[in-house]
Amino acid sequence: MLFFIQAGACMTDGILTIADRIHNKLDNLTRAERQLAHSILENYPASGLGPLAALAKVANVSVPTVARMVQKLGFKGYPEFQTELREELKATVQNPIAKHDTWAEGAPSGHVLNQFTDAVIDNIRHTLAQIDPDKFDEACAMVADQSKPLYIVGGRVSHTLAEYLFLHTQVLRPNVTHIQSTSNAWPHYLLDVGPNDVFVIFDVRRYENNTLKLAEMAHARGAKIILFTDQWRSPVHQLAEISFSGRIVVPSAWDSVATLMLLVESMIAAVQNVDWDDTKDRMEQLEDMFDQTKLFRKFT
Amino acid sequence: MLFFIQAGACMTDGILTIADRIHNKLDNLTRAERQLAHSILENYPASGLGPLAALAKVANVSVPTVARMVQKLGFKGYPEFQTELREELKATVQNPIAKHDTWAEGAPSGHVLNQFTDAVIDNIRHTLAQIDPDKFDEACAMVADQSKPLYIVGGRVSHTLAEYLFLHTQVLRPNVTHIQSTSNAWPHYLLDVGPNDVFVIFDVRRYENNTLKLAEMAHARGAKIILFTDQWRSPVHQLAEISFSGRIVVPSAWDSVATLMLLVESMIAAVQNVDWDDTKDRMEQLEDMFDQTKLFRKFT
DNA sequence: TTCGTCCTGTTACAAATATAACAGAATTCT
DNA sequence: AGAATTCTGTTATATTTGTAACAGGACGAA
Repeated sequence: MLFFIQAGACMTDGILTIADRIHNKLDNLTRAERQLAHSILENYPASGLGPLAALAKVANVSVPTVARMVQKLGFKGYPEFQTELREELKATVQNPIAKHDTWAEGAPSGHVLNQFTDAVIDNIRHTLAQIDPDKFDEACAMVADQSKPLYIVGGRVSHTLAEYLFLHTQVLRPNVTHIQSTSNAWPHYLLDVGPNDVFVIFDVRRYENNTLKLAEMAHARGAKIILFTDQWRSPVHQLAEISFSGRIVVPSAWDSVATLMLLVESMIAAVQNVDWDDTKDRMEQLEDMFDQTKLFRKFT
Repeated sequence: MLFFIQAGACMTDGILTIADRIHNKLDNLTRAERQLAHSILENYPASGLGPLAALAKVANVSVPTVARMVQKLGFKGYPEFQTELREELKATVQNPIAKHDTWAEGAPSGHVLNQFTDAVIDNIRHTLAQIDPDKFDEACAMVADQSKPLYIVGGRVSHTLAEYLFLHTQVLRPNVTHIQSTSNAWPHYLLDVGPNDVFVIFDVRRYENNTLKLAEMAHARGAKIILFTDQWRSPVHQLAEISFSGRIVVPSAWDSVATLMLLVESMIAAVQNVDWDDTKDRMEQLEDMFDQTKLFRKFT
C-alpha cells in the first residue's frame, strides 16, 4: 500500500481547499466514502452545502457514511464542514480572477494538458458543427442492420479506432468482421463480399494505399462504404456513401484521434438503441459468459 | 454596505438570479429587511447558504425577519430559498463551457451526438480539474526515460488505449513492450522485469483479474507503475506510483474512453518534447522506412 | 396627545437534520 | 474454508434549525 501526499493546488493564502483535502485523503477512504467523495467533487462546492441527507442520496450512500467521512477529513461534524465550505466559497468569490480559464487547475495555461485539451475541444466543436445529423443517423442504421454483413477496416494508426468499434459492434450484432488493411491477408476477406454489404473504413493521414485498394475492391463488389477520415479527407471518400471528417490537429507531432473516438462512441451508443431489446439480450448473454470465465472481479 | 446594482445579470436561461430578485424587491422592503438584503448581497451567495440564524446575526436582525423576507421574495420557506441558491451556484460553476450550446447544429439538443458530446466535454472538464500537473509531468518523464524498459499493459477494452500509446512510444524510444493482459502469454514478459522498469497500465471497469495479477507481479519485482483508470479506480491503483482517473460516464450502455484517449495523447505530446532532437531523428528514420515500403501515398 | 397601523423582536413549538449506537454484510487474513 | 476485521446501512435519539404565534414598540395621522 502506498500513501503519497499530493502537494496539492493551494489557495492564495496557502491553506488547502476542502477539495484538496478530499483529494489527498482519497487513498485512505473506503469504497462508499470514495464514491461519496467523487460525488462531492462532481459539483463542488454546491453539493456539500445542502443537507447531509441530500448529499448521501445523490451519492447513493447511507447518511452515516457522510458523517463518518466528514470526520475522517478532520472536521468535528457536518456543520463544521459546511461552515468551512462557505468560508472557502466566500474567499473564492471575492477573488474571482483566474479560476477555470485553464482546464487543469494548478497548471499554467501553457502546460501541455491545457494546450492539448484546448485544441481537442476546438476540434470537437468544429467537427460536430459540420456533421449532418441525418447522415449520421443513416450511417448508424446501416451499421445496425443485421441483415447485411458488416466489415470494419482500419489502417496503421486508425486500427485503434477500427478495433474499438469492432469490439462493441461485435456485442451488438452478429456478422461483423474486422479487417486490418496493414495485414497481407486482407484480400481473403473480400472473397465473400457482395452488394449491400456495409464497410466502415477508417483512414486518416497518412492515407494508406492498402486501405484505398481495399475500398476500391469493396466498392467494385457493390458494398456500401461509411468512411471516418480527417479534415483533408482520405481519397476513399470518393467511393464512400457517407463520410465523416473529424478535425485532428493538435499541438503535437502527431494527429489526435480523440475527436474521431468521440464520433465512434456516439455511433455505438446510437446503434445500441436501434434495437435495444436485442442489444440487451446479447449483452446479458455476454455477461453470463464472462461470469463463467471469472475474468472480471465480481465486486469493486 | 452595498452600493451599486449590477444591472440584472441574468442567467443563461433567462431566469433571474436570486440576487436580481432581491434587487428588484429592494424598494418594497422594510428597514430591517433592507438591512438584511444588503447583508446577503455583501457576500453572495455564501451568506445565504448558512443557517438562518447566522444570517440574522450578521445582519443584526431577528430570526423571523429573515424568514419573512424570504417569503416576500416568493419562496415557500428558507430551505427552498437555500435550495435555489445552491442550484444557481451549481450552474454558475459549471458555466465555463456553456452547456446549452448544441454541438451538432441542425440536430435537436436531444440527439445522440449532442447528448454524447455534452457528456464527454463534461468528463474532460472534471477529469482535467482533478489531475495534478506535477504528477503528470513526472509520469511523462518516466515514460520518456530511455534508460528504463517500458511496458504497456491493457485489458479487454483498454487494450485499445494501450495499443495506441504503444504505437507512438515505439516511435519515440527503444525498449517498449506491449502486453495484453487478456493473453495467456503475459507471464512470459515478466521474466525480464526488474526494479525500476516502468509499467503503464490501463484498467477501467470492469476491472480485470489478469491485469491486477500482472500488476502485482510487476510491483513485486520492483517495477514502477503508472495507471490510467476510471473515476472509481481500479484496484491496481494501490500498487501504482501515479494514477490518473478519468471520468467515463456517458449516455450509453458502455463507458467512454474518449477522455482517457485525450490524456494518452497529451502524454505522447509531452514525451516527444522531453528530448525532441532524439524524437525527430527517430521519426525521420521511420519516414525513410515507410518510403521504402511504399505503404503510404506520396501525395495528398 | 391618542389611536391605529405597521414593523420588529422574543418566546414557544414543530420539523428537519445530524449524530450515536447497533447489527448485518462483505472482505481479508489465517 | 472459517474467523476476525472492517465496512456499510438501519434504527433510534438528541440537537439544531425554521416557523408560527404573540406582544411590545415605532411611526404617522387625526
